[in-house]
Amino acid sequence: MARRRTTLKDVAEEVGVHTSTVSRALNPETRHFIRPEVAERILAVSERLNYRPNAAAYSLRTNKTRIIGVVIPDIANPVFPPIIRGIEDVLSERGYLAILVNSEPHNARHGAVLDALQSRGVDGLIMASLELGDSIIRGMIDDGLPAVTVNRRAEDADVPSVTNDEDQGMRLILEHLKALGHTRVANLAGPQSISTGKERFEAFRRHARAMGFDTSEDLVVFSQRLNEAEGERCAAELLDALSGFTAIVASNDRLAVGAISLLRRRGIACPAEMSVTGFNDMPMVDRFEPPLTTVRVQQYEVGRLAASMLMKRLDGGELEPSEEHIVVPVELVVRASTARVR
Amino acid sequence: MARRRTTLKDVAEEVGVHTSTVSRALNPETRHFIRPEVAERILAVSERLNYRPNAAAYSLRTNKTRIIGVVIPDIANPVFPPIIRGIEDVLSERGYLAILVNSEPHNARHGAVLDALQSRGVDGLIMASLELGDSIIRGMIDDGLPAVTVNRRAEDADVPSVTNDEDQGMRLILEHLKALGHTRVANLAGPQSISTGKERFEAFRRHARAMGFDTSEDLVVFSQRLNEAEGERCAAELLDALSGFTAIVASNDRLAVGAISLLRRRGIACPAEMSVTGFNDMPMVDRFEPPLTTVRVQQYEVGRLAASMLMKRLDGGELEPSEEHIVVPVELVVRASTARVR
DNA sequence: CTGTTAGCGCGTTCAC
DNA sequence: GTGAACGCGCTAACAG
Repeated sequence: MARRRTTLKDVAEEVGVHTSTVSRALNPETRHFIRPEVAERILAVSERLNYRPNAAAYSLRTNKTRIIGVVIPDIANPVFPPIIRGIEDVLSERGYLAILVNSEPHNARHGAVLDALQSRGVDGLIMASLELGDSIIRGMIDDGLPAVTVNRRAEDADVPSVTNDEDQGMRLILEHLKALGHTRVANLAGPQSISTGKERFEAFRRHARAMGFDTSEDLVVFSQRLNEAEGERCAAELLDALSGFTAIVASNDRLAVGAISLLRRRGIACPAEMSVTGFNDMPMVDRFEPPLTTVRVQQYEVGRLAASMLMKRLDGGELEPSEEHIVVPVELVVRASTARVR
Repeated sequence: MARRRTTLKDVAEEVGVHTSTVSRALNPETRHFIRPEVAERILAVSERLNYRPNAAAYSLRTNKTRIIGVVIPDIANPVFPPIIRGIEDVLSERGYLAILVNSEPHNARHGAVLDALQSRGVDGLIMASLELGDSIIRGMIDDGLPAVTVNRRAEDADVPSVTNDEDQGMRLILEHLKALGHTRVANLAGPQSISTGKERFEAFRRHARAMGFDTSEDLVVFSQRLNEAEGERCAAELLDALSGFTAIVASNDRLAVGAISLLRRRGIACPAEMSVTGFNDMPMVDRFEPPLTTVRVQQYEVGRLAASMLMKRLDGGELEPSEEHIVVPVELVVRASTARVR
């Protein structure tokens, strides 16, 4: 065991040709240079010797690793797995592999993590983990590293992105609530340092005004993070500060779930006394109690698109301006966390 | 942009020394060979020039990549994210990166995927994706590639593993059901080609017998896959074939969730008329309707342990026999999908 | 069509 | 302490 891996040279000697001939025969692109019978023999021998190309040597020579760095805040957050799966499916179809890294932008190690990726020579980067102020990704792109953002977008308009139609999603939610007779709804907004948080908040404000909802400033609370505990905290803040609102529009499902927990703890019935909406349609939220009314974003598709976009860049294709920022349509999924106002 | 990356040579020229001197100065292990003032200058310049070692060259030379392959069936299955996170956390503490691959053993591309990993020169492998008959991992270990399995285990006893205490879990569930007065319980077992499916089934049979449950063969149905749809299908099969049982013990949470869906569709109340138990305690099952009674496995911890085990192997340490197979304790989490039999 | 040559960037001998 | 030389395995340019 641990026997030396067979190299091009081993194959070449066995067949009685030069290594470069073997190299050409093994590469589909250059195989036609080689006489078919020789190629045949080379293939057979390399098979028999169980030849595996040495990726390090290949990379050193070509400056390509066929590895893509994928940076997300936290894989344990249920929004990400479908996105990752979409990314990985496209990459593997194309012979690429994904290095997965969990890191949040405000994490002390964030810069080091990206350095490590760059040092590994990844051919490209897919970032779900970035904040609006963020200059790191800018720097990497300036270093010549192709990068794309998923789910969130960068402040710089020239960082290609695949995101969801946040504006449309918020509009659908508010239309739904309006149809149910709500007029005073609170917004449990996300961190404004993240594009989704900001865009959803702004969409909420704009559409709420346009549709004639009560737009008092104090109906908005901003969360610091995007998890259930923070959803509970913010919902409590809202309930403690004011009353008379009949619905909570949360910036994402996890905040919504947290809010619902708090309502239950306080004995406020959802949806009978308070409607709650989410955003994302994470896996399984249809099985929650109550099943969550939310905006379905196409997580898997978004992942696929981001990876495809990066692949296209890597194929040397410049992106059309219309392809630089893909906004994927969303839809409203009405379940049981919203009800007609009493 | 896309300017050439700075290399050892660039730094060497700038400082006015030889590349090998720079190499030594930059490596903490060999830094003491270099005069402190020179080392200082080298550090400063390499910092200023933003020097990043070229991983391909390093690998070619040393035969190490500091990359670990992590192979799981499907990241979209909620059991895996916490495991992945555990793995990634210890790897990154140690300066390793993880290549994540989704692949099931019966998948046509499974072999190719593992080849790709081996070709990339990964330093080790963490496998959650394997079946009992599986010889692939055996082959890779024979090739000298350190490997560890998580969650499932291989048939060969000498493939190190980190798994959960399946036997204990099943015992706890059956004791719980017995205490609630159940005597006739069905087993929605997992595929017997997977170690967890087999061990949980065998534990069920053994403990059921020991505790005096009805052990008719027809109280068992074997699922082909581990998802909700299959849980529904198998539950239907059970209900169609016989009656008089008061609980369904599923081999994992997803099967249990599927079974509960089917019960609801047929108008059978859970837990009033039928208790259902899961296994794993996936994230969020506490928020389902009804909240699932299940066995909590320490997913994150299991991931950490597997990665630590691999790191130890890579440090050259042979594993103590007692460390070869770690079995992590589990606990019963009683929620609301089980009730006293009427 | 195939062989020769060169070099990717690095760590590691071996001299000095 | 430091420099020179070498080679890891591979592909690309150039000869023939």
